[in-house]
Amino acid sequence: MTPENHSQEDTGQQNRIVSAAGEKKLIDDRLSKTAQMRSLGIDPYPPRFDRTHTTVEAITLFERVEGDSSDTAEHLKTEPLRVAGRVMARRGQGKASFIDLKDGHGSLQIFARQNAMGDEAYSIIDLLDLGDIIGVDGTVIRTRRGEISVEATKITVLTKSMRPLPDKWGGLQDQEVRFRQRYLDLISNEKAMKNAILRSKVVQSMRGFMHGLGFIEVETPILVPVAAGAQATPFETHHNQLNRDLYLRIATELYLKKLIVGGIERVFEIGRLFRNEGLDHDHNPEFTTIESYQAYADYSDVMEMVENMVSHIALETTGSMILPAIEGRRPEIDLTPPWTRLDLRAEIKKRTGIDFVETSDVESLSQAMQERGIYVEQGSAWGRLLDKVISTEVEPHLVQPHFLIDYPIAMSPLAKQKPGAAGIVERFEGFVVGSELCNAFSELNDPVDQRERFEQQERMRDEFDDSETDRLDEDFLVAIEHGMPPTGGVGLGVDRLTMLLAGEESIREILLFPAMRNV
RNA sequence: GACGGGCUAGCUCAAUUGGCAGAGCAAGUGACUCUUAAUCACUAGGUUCGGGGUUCGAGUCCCCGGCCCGUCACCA
Repeated sequence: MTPENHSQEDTGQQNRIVSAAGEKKLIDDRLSKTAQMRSLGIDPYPPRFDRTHTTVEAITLFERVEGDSSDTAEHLKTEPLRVAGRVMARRGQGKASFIDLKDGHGSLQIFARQNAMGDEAYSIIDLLDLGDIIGVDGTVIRTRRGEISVEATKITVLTKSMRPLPDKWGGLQDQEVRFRQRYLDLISNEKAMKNAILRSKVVQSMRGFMHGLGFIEVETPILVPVAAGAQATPFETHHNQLNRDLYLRIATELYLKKLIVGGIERVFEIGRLFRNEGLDHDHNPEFTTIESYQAYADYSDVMEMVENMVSHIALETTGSMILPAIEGRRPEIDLTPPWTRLDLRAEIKKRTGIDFVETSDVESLSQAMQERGIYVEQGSAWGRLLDKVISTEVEPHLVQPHFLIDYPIAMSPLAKQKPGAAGIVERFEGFVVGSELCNAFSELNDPVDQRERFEQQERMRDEFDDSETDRLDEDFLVAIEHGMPPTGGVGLGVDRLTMLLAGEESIREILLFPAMRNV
């Protein structure tokens, strides 16, 4: 990254961000200032600057000095300190200048006067541009207009910026640039930074909650020989030395259950899953889930854990279990446990009149759907059709948090059958604002039943040519043939939970670097 | 994948019925020692997403392509 070698034509065709003629002139101006600094013996990229205070700490310090002062003398100031940050705005006033400095915590005005700094030190002001990162030595004062400011004794260039920032007032509006160059979004838009911080807090809170319950956190393989554990199309790759095709995992489920077999009675993983599917406002090809498994628990216990976890995270990260209403989007959302439990069969019947026990084959279900104007995808398996009914007729009504309980066995190959309810498994999904948040069951631990279910899935794959049908994982079957205790498990979307807490409608606002088409 | 909307200076946005491509900010020069969207004067900055077509004339109309957004379809 030699500054001299800045010609955009030389950066290769893979460099998407080429400079138009007008932008090149702006860059040349900055390069010229960089050269001037060097000729003055100033390093535009010095290795170190020891700041003593963040902007926020400096302001707090001054307010304390003001508070401690008994008289109202107007020349109150702190001891000398050092702050650092990015130049966001500059107001030249001849032999005095004001700079708005922004760091990772907040903003602070810098007040620079020629007679206070000396001619030579003050001259650096002329070589500064918006976006430069500087260090400032000085004392904190309050200006006559009342703004807490650092009166500079010295300004040190820490990083000369080559490219102009987005408009200081209009900000960065272009969504494409916001997603492709998220750093500009973070610099310009407070919301972007807020969401990034919220996401970190959500994950931290989630970890804390799970560790508090005695769960062990693990990491399982991302490159796997069989993409099993969910119904999704995997990404394929290849290991050269092993000369073997591998897949990126579509779920962490089967590996975590192997750990339950191994005696880790409470286990969870927070990690990235990969699904080779379309992208839209709430789907990204890579996304993050937490999956947890607990021995000697069933889906009722897991339901309690989920509502406790989500409400706990909401309280810790937003200060309340009640999420504010957003005009035109959602009402106030109350995450306080317990969440309403709804029997899936009864709920579908109530919304559509369809009883999935009575329409237990593709033909009768298709007909029932068509009679109610629900689109029927030709060649779909029964479970897919019912899933369509649920997602179009039931989910949109689940605005406040709800659990849908007890799913048909045909669409749940990894869940345990419910005693006394033929064709039904102990499975639930959690919904908020019409969006699925989690999927959970009493895990199937009968190895003979599990093998039959996998084989059924394999037959369905052949019959319906459905690349998303779950796959048989022999290693997993061998594992549970050794005996897996009764277990309750759940998978919950971390991105979607963060969307909910942030009040965002698009997963792209939550992922720092969402998937984009190449230009 | 289908349909609809969008793409104009580094950024934010204008441009009437098809008739000279503009403003603010940012940049450059100058003035200014308490400004805060600083102010004032001047200067420069354009492949109107790319390609083709219609026309005396296209940012504007038509066709092809790219990218973004939205709705639908699929999934979590």
